[in-house]
Amino acid sequence: MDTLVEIARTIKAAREAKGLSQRALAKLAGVPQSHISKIENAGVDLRVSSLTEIARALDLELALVPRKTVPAVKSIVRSARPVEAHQVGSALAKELKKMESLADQIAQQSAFKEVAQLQNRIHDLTRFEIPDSYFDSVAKMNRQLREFYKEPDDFKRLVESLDGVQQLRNELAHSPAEQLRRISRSAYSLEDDDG
Amino acid sequence: MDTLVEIARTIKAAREAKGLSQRALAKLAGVPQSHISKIENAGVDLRVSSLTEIARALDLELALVPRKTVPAVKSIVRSARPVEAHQVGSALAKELKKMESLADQIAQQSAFKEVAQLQNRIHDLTRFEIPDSYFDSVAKMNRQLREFYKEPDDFKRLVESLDGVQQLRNELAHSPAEQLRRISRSAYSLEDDDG
DNA sequence: GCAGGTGATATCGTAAAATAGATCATTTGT
DNA sequence: ACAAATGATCTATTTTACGATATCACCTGC
Repeated sequence: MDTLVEIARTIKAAREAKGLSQRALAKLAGVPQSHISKIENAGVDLRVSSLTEIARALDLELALVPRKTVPAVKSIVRSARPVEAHQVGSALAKELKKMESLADQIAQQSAFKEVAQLQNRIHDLTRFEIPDSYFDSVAKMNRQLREFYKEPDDFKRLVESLDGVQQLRNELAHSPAEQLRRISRSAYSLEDDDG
Repeated sequence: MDTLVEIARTIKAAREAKGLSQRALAKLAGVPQSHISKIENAGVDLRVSSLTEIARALDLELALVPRKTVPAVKSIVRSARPVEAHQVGSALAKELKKMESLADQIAQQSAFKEVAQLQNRIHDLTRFEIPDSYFDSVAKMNRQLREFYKEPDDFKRLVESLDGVQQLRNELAHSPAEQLRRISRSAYSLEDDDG
């Protein structure tokens, strides 16, 4: 995997984990927001000075480590992660994960903007600790999406699924922070943790 | 300490540890030799793609690690070092270290090119495992240098010391590799190990 | 509807890195 | 004494990040 792409992902993940907007980070790092955007989309071969400044603003350090030590280093970084994404194996997490891959699959065939929105929203949800009480809600949306997948003409299913996800996301975003706890994402460039 | 300076040192140390010339590394990394030279000296603000290619050629990986984990990562990298510079505390190592600082001290006052050469040669020696049998030889050269330090007019002392160091260096460089073993230097950018 | 915040993009000008090439002094091996 | 290799330095040209600024579509709260 290309290093620049990894760096882009790491920066974006770290920024979101800190709850910073691109503009906020840009101000901290002393660069224009447009630059941050370009970097996160891996559109720029940035200079080391820029990278270090941005990294510093995100409490990251640039390091050159011997290839042999990469696994050990990776282990260290992983163990430093505050909380693993909502109890990795929880039923709700699995349901969300299935829904995410389903949306990705649909996106390869269908080019509706609603599908892209759905992908983004689902991805947003993976960054929250969602109370188990929402399981039925998520399962229902997933069911709707699966039906749309089998009946691509039934557009209503897609919209319903999207609406449900958006509503859930909004509810979570406005709940008291103590209940939700944003999930701190890993911030290490050698491997991405989406797999 | 500035990140770019650390990177420059790390690259140079890693390159020398691998016994590569600037031209050889340049060819491996796909960049001109003049560029390597500038990077190692001037501390050019190079682009990430350049850095990663050079690093790759040196079996290094670029990583963004959380600031909190830096000490642990540093520890990992240190422990991965094949052999600590000839038994850190050996009498010969200490003697060599003293000689090195003495030469540095002299260099601040005297601008003779012989002094600079002496510094370089001594620094080269720190990268070899020197058999203990050479202790007397090193001690003698150190003595000569110390006398020159007290009598800066006694130029002969300096030359003798320089000649001795050069001769020792040549002897070591031509000994069978099994006996000597070049010392693999640390390659970690967060801290330099000269201190 | 409207205001405010988000991230993605575009344009323009400048500064600096990257490339290719050559030269040079020094050092080492034959 | 001579040839080869080293690292530093110079010139000229091309490329590109970077900064400043603005715009855009999108979403959310009022």
